[in-house]
Amino acid sequence: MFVHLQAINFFDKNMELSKNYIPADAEEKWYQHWMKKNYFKSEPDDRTPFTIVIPPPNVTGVLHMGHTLNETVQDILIRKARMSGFNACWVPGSDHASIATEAKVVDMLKREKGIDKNNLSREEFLKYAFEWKEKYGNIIYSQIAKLGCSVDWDRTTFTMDDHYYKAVIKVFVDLYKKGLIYRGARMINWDPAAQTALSDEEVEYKDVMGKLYYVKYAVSGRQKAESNPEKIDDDYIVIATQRPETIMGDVAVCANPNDERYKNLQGKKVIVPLINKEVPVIFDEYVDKDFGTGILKITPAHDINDFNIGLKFNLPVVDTLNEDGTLSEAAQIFVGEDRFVARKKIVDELREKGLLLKEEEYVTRLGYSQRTNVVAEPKISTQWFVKMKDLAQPALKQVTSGKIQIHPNEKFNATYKYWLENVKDWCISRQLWWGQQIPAWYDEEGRFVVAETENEAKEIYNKQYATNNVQLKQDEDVLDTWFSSWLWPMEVFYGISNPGNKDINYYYPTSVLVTGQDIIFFWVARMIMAGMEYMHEKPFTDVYFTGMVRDKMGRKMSKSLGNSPDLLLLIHEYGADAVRFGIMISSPAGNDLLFDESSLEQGKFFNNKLWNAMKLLKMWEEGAITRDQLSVRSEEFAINWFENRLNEVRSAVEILMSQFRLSEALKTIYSLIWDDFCSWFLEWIKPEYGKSIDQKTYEKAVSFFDDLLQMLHPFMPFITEEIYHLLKDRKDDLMVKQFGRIENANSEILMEGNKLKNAISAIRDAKNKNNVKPKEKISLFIQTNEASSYEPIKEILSKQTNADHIFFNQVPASSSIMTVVGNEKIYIKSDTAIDTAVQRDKLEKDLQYLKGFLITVEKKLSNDRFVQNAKPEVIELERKKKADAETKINLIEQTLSSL
RNA sequence: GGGAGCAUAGCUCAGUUGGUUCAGAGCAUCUGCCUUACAAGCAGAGGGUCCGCGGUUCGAGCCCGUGUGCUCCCACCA
Repeated sequence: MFVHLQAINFFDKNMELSKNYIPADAEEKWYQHWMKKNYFKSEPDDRTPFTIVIPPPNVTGVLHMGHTLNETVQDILIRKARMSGFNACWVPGSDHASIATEAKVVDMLKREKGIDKNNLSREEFLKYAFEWKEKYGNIIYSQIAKLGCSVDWDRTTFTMDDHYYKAVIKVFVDLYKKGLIYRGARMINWDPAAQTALSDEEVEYKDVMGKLYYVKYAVSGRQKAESNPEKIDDDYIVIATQRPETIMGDVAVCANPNDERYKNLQGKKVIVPLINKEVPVIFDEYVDKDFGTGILKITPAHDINDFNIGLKFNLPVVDTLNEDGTLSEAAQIFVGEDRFVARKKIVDELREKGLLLKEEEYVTRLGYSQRTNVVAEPKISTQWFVKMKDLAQPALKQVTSGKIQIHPNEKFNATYKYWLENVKDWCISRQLWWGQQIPAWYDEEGRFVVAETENEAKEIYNKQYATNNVQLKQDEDVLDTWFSSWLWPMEVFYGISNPGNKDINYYYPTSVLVTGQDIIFFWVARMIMAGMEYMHEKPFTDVYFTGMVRDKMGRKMSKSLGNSPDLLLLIHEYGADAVRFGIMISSPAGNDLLFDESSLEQGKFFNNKLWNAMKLLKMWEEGAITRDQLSVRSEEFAINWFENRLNEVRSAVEILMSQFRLSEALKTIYSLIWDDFCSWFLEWIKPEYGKSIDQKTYEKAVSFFDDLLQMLHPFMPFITEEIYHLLKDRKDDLMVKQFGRIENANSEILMEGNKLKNAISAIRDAKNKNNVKPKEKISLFIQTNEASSYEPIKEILSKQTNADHIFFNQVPASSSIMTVVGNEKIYIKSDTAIDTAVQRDKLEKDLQYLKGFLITVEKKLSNDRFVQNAKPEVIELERKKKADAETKINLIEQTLSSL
């Protein structure tokens, strides 16, 4: 056994340990080892499952810092669960991301191969797309592995895998049969670059500087005024528009019926400029009298409001744009010109003809396609839709009833609720090739049937229309990516394609979904809907929203700004553990995270700290002896204290983890290791130079270190596993070591530890302030009623303060420094001359503070209402504070007078 | 236009049932140390009107109102 372990050489006794930790070797070694041991694998068994499905990254490129944060959080949760007795299953995968990927592939083909998509057949194009997917999918997977993610690779799922494809089609057909999917003409947002419909959620609105053009429309049948062309008179009306290129699609102009200025236009017609088309003047309350000129042109084909008014007044629709954003035949002029070019030319022509009254700078909101970043065009088109209202109801209930918990806080509940209550039908057809092709078959007359396969379609068609041998043609369009991703938590376990199988029954509902808050509508809400529809059960119990990763100036990370670091480079420079540490330590759940490489450096330093603690223990191991000497007493104290401190922190971390407060948990562990373990505990048990450590103490220290490594492991898996094995020869691995029971911490011993720490700090501080070098030997004169309580700790005290003598209740003969610890006075005697002025200064400052403090406490205690209303323990605490302050004041005053 | 959130040290942020030994952490700054695990380190220190104003309370960083300044989400104003 362990053949492969020999090759990787855990710890060679003769091997010199390097000065610093070198991550690269350890990371590669351990990831391979864990894989070989099948630790990442999960199969249903008797244990309780803990399941996470990865939000599948788009195969458009490589992972960015947002993914890094997400995957790290998931790995922490999954490793913690695995070490806590759960059957942990983390399913990896990727998303075909139809529009985004197709755009990338089209672009790549043009740039690298000079191929135009239009010259390819559907099959040829898909071949290229799958090649692309293979390449980038694998890059993504290798990044996930480099980061240390313990995903079950055997379950890797792609949203276009065969079974997944079938599941999507099956759901489409099912929803169609239920009447929840329909085909209809609607005003949708059109992406002229990708030449496809967009769902409302795929449109991003941005404020941009635009222009408002004031265009004159002649009133039909009136005399043209010769005089002032800028005057709004009976001959013209003036209409403000941002999009003069759409005037050819005008079918009416509209004013508010209460607007006195336009009352005389009742029943009149106006002439659309340039094309001289006569259109009626209509009246509707919708028009705002105070905006622009108070009169609006109606262009039903290119504006959602106009479309609605058009419906109301039964106006025709004149679509003047082609699908690629150029002007269509219907525009009559500038046919074939791009919409923005046409705009410029039309403005020029209007200006030439004196029909442009003025241009105004104007801030407006324009909708941009999230995928191609071009201005989306409102357009009438026939698309497929999902009726959302009925699906939304159960999904809404899951969250409002608390069955699904959103973390970090409730602030997303309101947004979620609002969206679901006002949900609009979902446009799911996309005019693309990369995706699941819509399973609808048409005959030549446009009649269609919906079925999972072509044969089935024919059968249904023949039955329905009582014919035979009719050529049917499948819908060219594919489905929105989210129409496949919304099945993710089910279909990764084949829950749709093979319902009721062992895996879906065991793993569903999953435990936690970790994702960005920006896709709460796209994805989170819809997964809940799909889960309720097809499993009658929520897809996950907890949702953990991570914030957005920004650069340290608070800017969004983007390629154009060049502020998005390369994950593999970061791992190369700092190590995966340090990257994980850096991104977690500064990331309270849900808050945006300002990414700064200095936190990665902190992680790297932490690696080194752990490494050196291990080296120290290895050094001790060599010469550890069994002995029964004086010092054992203080070592017992140190061990007792740290054991309790460990238990205290372990239960605190347990609570933090259960509340998903991961960065706080990490901070707590960090401080426990660095401060309590390294700075205090190891120093306390450190043998004098040249001496050996007690065997039992050594073993205890190692077992504490084991516990610390285990606590830290979910956050920093590689170095903890590495050190775990370097510390001792082991048969087991830390990754799968199960957490033990947490004992209660004894608060008394913790307080004694604090007292010792305070005494050491106070003495060091006093030495420092009085220019006594740390190395210089001192004598301590402790004034106390409980000299015996110093027995277990006095050795530590003298070691840590460099005191070679400790006297109790004696007063030093010569001048010395005085400091107060708790209620006790300590004199520090050294050979360095004491500057009494410095002493006096410090004491007087303390005295002043204490007196002020005493006054506030006394005031409170003499307040009847406080004594009557406050809780007894609060009052008791105040009394104690008062007594303590008085004792201290007394001590200081005595000393001051003796100086 | 509608809704939500944030404002605490120079910077990034903790502070979850309101109790002045809770005003904290990490960076950064300053002082002293190359002390045999660690200079990627050790020992210390300084630094804040808890955004302004008002209220509730014996007591407010915390609760309520309001003003200011940021941020995000939703929405069809030409």
